[in-house]
Amino acid sequence: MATDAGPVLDIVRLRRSCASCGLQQLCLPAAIAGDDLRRLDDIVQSKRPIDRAQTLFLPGTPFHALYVVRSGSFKTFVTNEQGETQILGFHLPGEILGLDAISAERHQCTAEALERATVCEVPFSRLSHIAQQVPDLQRQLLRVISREVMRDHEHLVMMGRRHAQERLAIFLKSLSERYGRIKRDPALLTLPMSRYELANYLGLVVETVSRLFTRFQQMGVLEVRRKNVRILDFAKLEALCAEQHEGSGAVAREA
Amino acid sequence: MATDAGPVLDIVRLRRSCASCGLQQLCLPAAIAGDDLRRLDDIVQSKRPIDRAQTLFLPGTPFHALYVVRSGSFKTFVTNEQGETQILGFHLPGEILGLDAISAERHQCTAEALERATVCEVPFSRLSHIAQQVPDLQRQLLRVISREVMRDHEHLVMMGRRHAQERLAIFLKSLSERYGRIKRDPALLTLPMSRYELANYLGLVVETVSRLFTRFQQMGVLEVRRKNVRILDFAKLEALCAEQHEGSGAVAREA
DNA sequence: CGATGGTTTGACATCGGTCAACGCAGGTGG
DNA sequence: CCACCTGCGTTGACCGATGTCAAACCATCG
Repeated sequence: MATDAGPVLDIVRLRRSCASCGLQQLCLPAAIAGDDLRRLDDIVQSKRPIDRAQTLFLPGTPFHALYVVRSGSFKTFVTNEQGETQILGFHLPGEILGLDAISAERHQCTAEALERATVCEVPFSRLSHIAQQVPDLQRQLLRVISREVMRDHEHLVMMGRRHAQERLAIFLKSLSERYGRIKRDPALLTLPMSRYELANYLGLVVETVSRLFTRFQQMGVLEVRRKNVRILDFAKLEALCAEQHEGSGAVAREA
Repeated sequence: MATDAGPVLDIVRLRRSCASCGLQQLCLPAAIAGDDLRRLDDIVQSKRPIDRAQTLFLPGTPFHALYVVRSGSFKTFVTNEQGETQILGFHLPGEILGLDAISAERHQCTAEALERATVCEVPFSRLSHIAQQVPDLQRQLLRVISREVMRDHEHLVMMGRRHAQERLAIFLKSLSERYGRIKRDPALLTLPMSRYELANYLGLVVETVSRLFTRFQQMGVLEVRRKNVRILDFAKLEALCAEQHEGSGAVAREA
């Protein structure tokens, strides 16, 4: 279980050792080992639990560290002048926050805990210092950012789909896959975000999302009880990801 | 002028010297100088012109180099099983292609020239080799990818806006800014992409985009003649980027 | 000159957004 | 322990923006 987060006691236990962390393969230490791993380990600090609705960083905050989700979950979002927000992502254990801050050396978005969560803090200057001496870490760092780009591209593809139904289906499918990766039952989703947040992420309104959940339930694809969603029929879900459409999809030129 | 691309003759001239390239500040060499610049320069190959509709890479192509647009422009897009595509970006001179391939060591999307274009090819293994010895280049490389993440986030924010009008306005505004950065008149846009491609990028259909152009014209914001768009009123355009709305924008919880 | 493909325009249909009301769950205080 | 309150979630009725379909226009190219 990734969401162990007991009382304050285990801060000490949380700290120490990427080596023993279940998320290792997904995280920066992947592909490095032994002595190098210890050096990375040394700079990683773990912070005390972040409560629901608390933020890890805000736009404009000077960038000095990357954060890896250890337990719990986060959302990242930007807010414009009119106070409208766009949620950029939901982040599960093993995922890295703050990558978009490297360029400007300031955070570009807000990261907020959706539930009580813990993170590892990786001071960036020290990280890149070590990366310079450990080529594997260097490559892994680039890989991790590149993966972030891939993630955003998937989000983009989803937003491009004009039918709400497909968007939600794609989201659920992809969330299920992510659950699999962190060794949780891919059929049993516990959505850490509110319907509002989910709707915003998908570029829809709450009511639409709500109606879709009921519809999916009626179709026998899901069993929904508030935040608890069980996927009953993966094949149907898969099918829902790619219904109807030809509108803006196929670009005219190529037949 | 960024789009010089004369006859085959100047391939040789195109080659050689990041030092003398007008795009330097936007590109990998930014922040490195002197001898280090020459080392980077040495590995950069420039390829012969790419014709309109020709591809630079396809999904699955083994990744061995990044490409920097020197002149002309590209689109990148992904295509799913049903042949529907989603355009991920349009790329002007100075922008870097292939960053999403680092993670899987295979390209994830297609890069296709929208008009005759030239690129610099930067072999990735050699680049990271040099980056290991030149910390500034190392940091610049990370910065460049991080900037790509920022770019995608902007695209995402735009796709999240539910009104077509805002999407197009935001696109035009941002394109204008990019023109400014490469020293072209920010009021005089020459859209290298078709209406279909633009619509796809924005998550809309052609007809909607077409109608919007006419509407913007009637409002006195633009003067449109096919691919040539002149921005007549920046203030109005700016205003159009943020009309109406509160729906999915403001997340309920925070008042 | 006609063919081709991109672009525009119009008429119409519909998905999903808006507004409004209600239900349900969890938290707080009596 | 219950009653109320608050905020999230669901449902329904309605309407409008935008997608769909169809046709005409226009530029480019052979």
